Amino acid sequence: MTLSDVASRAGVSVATASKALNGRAEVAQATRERVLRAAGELSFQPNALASGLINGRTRTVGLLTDELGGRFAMSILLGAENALGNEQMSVLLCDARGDAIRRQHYIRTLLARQVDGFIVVGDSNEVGPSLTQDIPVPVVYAYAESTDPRDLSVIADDEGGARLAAEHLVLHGRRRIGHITGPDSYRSARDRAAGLRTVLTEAGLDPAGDPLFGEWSQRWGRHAARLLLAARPDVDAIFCGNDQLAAGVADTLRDLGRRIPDDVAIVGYDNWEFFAADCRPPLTTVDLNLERLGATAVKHLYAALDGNPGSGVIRQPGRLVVRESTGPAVHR
Amino acid sequence: MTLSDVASRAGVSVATASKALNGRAEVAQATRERVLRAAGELSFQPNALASGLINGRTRTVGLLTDELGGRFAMSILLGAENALGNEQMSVLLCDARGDAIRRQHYIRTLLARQVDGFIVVGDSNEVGPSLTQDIPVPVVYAYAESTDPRDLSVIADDEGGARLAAEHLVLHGRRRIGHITGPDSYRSARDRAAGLRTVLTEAGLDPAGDPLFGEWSQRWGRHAARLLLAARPDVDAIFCGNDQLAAGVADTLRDLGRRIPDDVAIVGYDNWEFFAADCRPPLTTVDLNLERLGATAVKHLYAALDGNPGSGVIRQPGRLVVRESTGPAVHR
DNA sequence: GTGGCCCACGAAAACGGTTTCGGCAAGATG
DNA sequence: CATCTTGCCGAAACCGTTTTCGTGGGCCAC
Repeated sequence: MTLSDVASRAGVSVATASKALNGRAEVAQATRERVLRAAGELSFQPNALASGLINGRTRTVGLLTDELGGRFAMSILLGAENALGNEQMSVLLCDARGDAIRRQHYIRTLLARQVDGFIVVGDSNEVGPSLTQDIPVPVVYAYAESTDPRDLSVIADDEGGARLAAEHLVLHGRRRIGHITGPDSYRSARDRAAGLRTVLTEAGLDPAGDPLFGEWSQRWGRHAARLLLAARPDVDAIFCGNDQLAAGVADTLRDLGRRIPDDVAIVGYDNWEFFAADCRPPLTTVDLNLERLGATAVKHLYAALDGNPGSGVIRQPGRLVVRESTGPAVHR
Repeated sequence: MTLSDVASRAGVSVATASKALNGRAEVAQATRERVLRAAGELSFQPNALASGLINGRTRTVGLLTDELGGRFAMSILLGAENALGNEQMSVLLCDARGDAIRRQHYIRTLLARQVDGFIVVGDSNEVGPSLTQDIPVPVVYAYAESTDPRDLSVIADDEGGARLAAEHLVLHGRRRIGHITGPDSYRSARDRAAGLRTVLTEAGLDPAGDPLFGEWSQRWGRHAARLLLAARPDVDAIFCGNDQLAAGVADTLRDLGRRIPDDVAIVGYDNWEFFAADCRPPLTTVDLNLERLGATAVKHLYAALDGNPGSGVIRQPGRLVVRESTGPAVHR
């Protein structure tokens, strides 16, 4: 199916056929239609190869991730794929599995395939080394922050999300708020703890004990809840670093006969439906808005492709999802 | 960075440079090295355009999914991406979101990008319409079965997996085995129930009541467990259609004072670590081996690319993961 | 020493496409 | 009627690459 086939079938020269198919101006409407019809009849694949790609864009972006299996990359990928699809772009997916050699290999591969740009997807807002110097096309970091401030990183606003959660608790009259979360080696854990602290300070409240850092598991949630209740039996709300922890905390509270939310309110984080919506009771939690984060990253990649590269860190706000674990809504 | 640049830097003709870079035979070793070095120094992108793609393969496959957000597509994608990466192939990802129009659009897009083949990833072993007639390149269905028996589908062996689980329970001396599972509109639910029934029949046992079909949620697991215990208080094992259900069942059993596994053993399905490993007690469950399923699909796609297309249905066996919910291991 | 052979290489053609540019016809203008 | 403009089209040049095919030279056998 070559262009000349189309041209001869349409009774024009290859040059005219080329122009017609590429939507250039200097071709009569009737002629264009003839060519398009001929192309359709021969099911000619108009673009795709050779110089079509040489000068222009390939309309393809490379998406580089380290932990596709993780829970977060997926949502970002989904949002990015959607945003790209809307602009008729495609995404070449590569999972480096956290291996630097694999990553370099994939960067080379994607460059060889002439991608127009890169989206580097992290899995925890963590700060990681900039890859930009190896890549001659625009790069945007999503859910990961590049060490190089000249790069553009789009991350989730963990501190802001934690503030949403904390303000919600304070607004509902909770005064002795504990915090159970993951390892303090995680930036997310630290940022969320910081957000909570800020709100408590502003409200003139003391936290119910120091944040309990541990691991991101239901098991630790269950255990930490016992510790917290033993140390501070008067606690009336627990803000959890994620929904798994919250589910574990809820388990323990039930075991100890505390009512949720009457005695103790719980707020989770991540809005991981399987845990949050199916918990007893369903969890109030903070949605990271990861799909939107992916879309935001794509939007900025477009800007960079159009010659307007950004830089710095963009914090994508989260969204409080209110369910039963903090009681009925309060009217301000 | 044109090939002639590389050629002149290496002191050879473009023809020789082309041959050297493409690994053709009729070029001396020393010359080849010179060319490769020159290409490296100029960071020349060897292939990517024009005839490089025209005659040969693009080394790209399209991966079409309907529910990337679901829990299963991810693992398959991961396995496929890995298998493809090992062969220096790349994957163009498209999520049709269950919309037929989007799917057709993506098929056209991917064909325009000259993909060498397609992998169509489903999300539940379900039988779906064949897309092969629209696609002039090889197609393999993964975790989905095409209606056209001439197509090649790789699916998870739900019946076999259920047999593994049931045999495990029988081997541990359980005699009154109930079954709680998802909607019977799901093939997975039906197949797993059938696998259980087969084993019980072979062992000469009667099932503890009919399978309780409901929904794939922890909530239904909790509710159905109450129903089952009310109807058959003597039940000594419950096989659950997935791990969420199993977690819910475990909740209820604990609430009702039944010990796990002493009084009642539980087996889940899916080996969804977050639920299975973190359950109280950790769940014995069946791993779908989805990553391997993805890799298997890729393997068969390669065969098809090499001119050996397969057909029919390949059932990828699952794997029993034994944890505490069925008690300590038994020596045969 | 001479003939034959094979191997490595390069000139040139092919490939499938785009872009430039000149020319032709039709309509506008004088 | 002559001239000018304008809009379409196609011949030809071009692009970066692969492929064909001819050639020169080294090597070995005789």
